Amino acid sequence: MARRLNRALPRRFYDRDAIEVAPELLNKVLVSDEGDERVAARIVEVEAYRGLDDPGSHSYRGRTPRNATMFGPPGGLYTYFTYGMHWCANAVCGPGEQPHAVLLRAAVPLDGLDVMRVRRVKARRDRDLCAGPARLAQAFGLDRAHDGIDLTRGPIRIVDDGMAPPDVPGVSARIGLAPGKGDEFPWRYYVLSDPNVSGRPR
DNA sequence: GGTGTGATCGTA
DNA sequence: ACGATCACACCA
Repeated sequence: MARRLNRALPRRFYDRDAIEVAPELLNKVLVSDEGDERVAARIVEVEAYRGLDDPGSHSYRGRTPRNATMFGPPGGLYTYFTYGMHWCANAVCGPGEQPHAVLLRAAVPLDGLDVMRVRRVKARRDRDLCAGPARLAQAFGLDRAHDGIDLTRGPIRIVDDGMAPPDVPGVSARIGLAPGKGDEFPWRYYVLSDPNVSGRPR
């Protein structure tokens, strides 16, 4: 299906508090032109992670080798390895030097589903291809090699194809945080009633 | 539909 | 020692 997926969101889009950016990323499209075939999916679930004031954020305790990308320019892609087996992907935000980021948690597959299925052999249904942060990263082939790349330019980008974010997104606590580690903040945003949205809030 | 649990290893 | 998770088993 023909789509206008070439114009990446500009750096100024990302150069704001992650809490502002996160809900606006809903219904935007993540695109990869790395391989022979385009892979694209519509973002339907995200979480905002802030800086020194957010105990749930990787940047809470300051800069380390792992989280260095969060301290870099807005519009960067921050990938990290977790649970000894999974990669997850974030869009680095601001404002300015603030080490904020938005975790990309789930998306609706649009293009390149055959490529996604090869990377995610365990996905039984198409709705399982990108339903979860590690699943989404795997479907797009994102890993260590992509940490720090620029989403505002290059083969991997986020674009606005004309679909507005929802007027009223679903909002909940972020998933997977231990009690007292930022789980009290309602910084998960999702498209209501979308079957590709991942697990329930805890 | 739901809940419970093992896998697996870099990071601090 | 633990995680910004997943897949599968099992029960319903």
